[in-house]
Amino acid sequence: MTAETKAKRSPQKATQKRAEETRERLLDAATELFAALGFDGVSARTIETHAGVQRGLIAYHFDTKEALWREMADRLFTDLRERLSLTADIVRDLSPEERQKAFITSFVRYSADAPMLNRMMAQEGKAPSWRLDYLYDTHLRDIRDEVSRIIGREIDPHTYYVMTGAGAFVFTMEHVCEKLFGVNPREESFVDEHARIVARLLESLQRETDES
Amino acid sequence: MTAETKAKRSPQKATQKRAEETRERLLDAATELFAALGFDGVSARTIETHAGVQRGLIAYHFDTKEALWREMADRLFTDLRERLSLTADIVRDLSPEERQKAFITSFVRYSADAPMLNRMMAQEGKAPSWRLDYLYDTHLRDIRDEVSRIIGREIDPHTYYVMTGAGAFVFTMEHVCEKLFGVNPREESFVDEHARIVARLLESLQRETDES
DNA sequence: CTCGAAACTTGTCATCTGATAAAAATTGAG
DNA sequence: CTCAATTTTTATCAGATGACAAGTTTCGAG
Repeated sequence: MTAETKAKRSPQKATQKRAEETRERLLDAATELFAALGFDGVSARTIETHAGVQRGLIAYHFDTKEALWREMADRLFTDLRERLSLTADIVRDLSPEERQKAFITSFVRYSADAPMLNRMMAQEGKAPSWRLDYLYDTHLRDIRDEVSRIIGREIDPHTYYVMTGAGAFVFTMEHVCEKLFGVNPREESFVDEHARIVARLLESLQRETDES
Repeated sequence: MTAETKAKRSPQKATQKRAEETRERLLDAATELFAALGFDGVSARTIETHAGVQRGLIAYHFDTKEALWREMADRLFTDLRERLSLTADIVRDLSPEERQKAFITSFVRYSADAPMLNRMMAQEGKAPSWRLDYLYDTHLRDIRDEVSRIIGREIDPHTYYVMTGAGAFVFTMEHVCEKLFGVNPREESFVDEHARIVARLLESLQRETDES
């Protein structure tokens, strides 16, 4: 019986409260560490230590390190989707131009609030692996289509990567930015300014595309 | 006696030809693997196998895995600096606007030709480590200042990360881009288009900054 | 309070990893 | 060709790692 099955079986017993706490701690630690160091860059024991729980609890709650990674990825993308659907609501009645602008701003803010997803993607996107396959099959395709739906047109790779690169890379590189420029990019004023800049940029990109 | 010292002592003997070949193969493999998987994500044995050399040769030629990493990083930044100084020559007599445009174009092309440096930075920039310290002390500071010199003004973090993000991230994410959009971003036509777009974007960013 | 299931704890193992050492092979200067 | 330095090959070791398999403790339904 897998851990997944165990977790979903709520009848029959339900001591689960310590357990839920432990799972959350492990997922939080896994998010942080996998995003920063990659799947092979961090050991299960390190994750358990970082989470402040006993050795062996990953095996109990998730069966394997791989399954823990998958749940961690799912949680990150669930958060993103929630944010996306919120944004979609806000944005629905705006003009296409205003819609794109609001969408970009929302994306930049999200990237600053929750840099882990972008870090994890920067980690996994660099080489083929079972993780990249999983991400593509389970989340990335859907996200791409959802984004296209929200901005009201099929998104092209240039726009997609200009947006994610220009909008999120600085937060992925938080530590380098602090060293190089003495600024923490996740401070509110920096985020605001950055969102403004990137929204403006993509506005001009869009204008140019429309003309040609 | 360190491997470094050995390598530099050219008098006295000089069998070095097999040896130079072996060093190159190891550095090439290390570049590829460290960039994609991170320092802890790849073992010395894997690097040796990938390089097609015998186990133990990293120890002989570089002493430690750490020293191999440092030489690999040095080589990447040496290449970048060469490219930068070439660009600086080409760009010297242009107007500030033209200079920035040519510089960006050159940067995008470089990022497509040699994605390893950006991948390595995306890897190491996500968490503090002795590697990030080394990169900062040995290369990053100098590069930042060199870039400022070339474009003729102190570069600010927004511009720096919009440029590196928008210009290079798509090549760092080559494999994801292929899966998501069915396009290899390093194909010439894609690179040209991308360079054009990013140069245009930063032009408009610059114009706006000048106005305010 | 009781008791069985859920949750945690601890022990063990095969494999991998980085480093060191020493033996063997190759090389090129004389 | 000779021979000693360089380079390669192989053996070994202590520690880490992921998985599994006991144990022990905690919990709450009845």
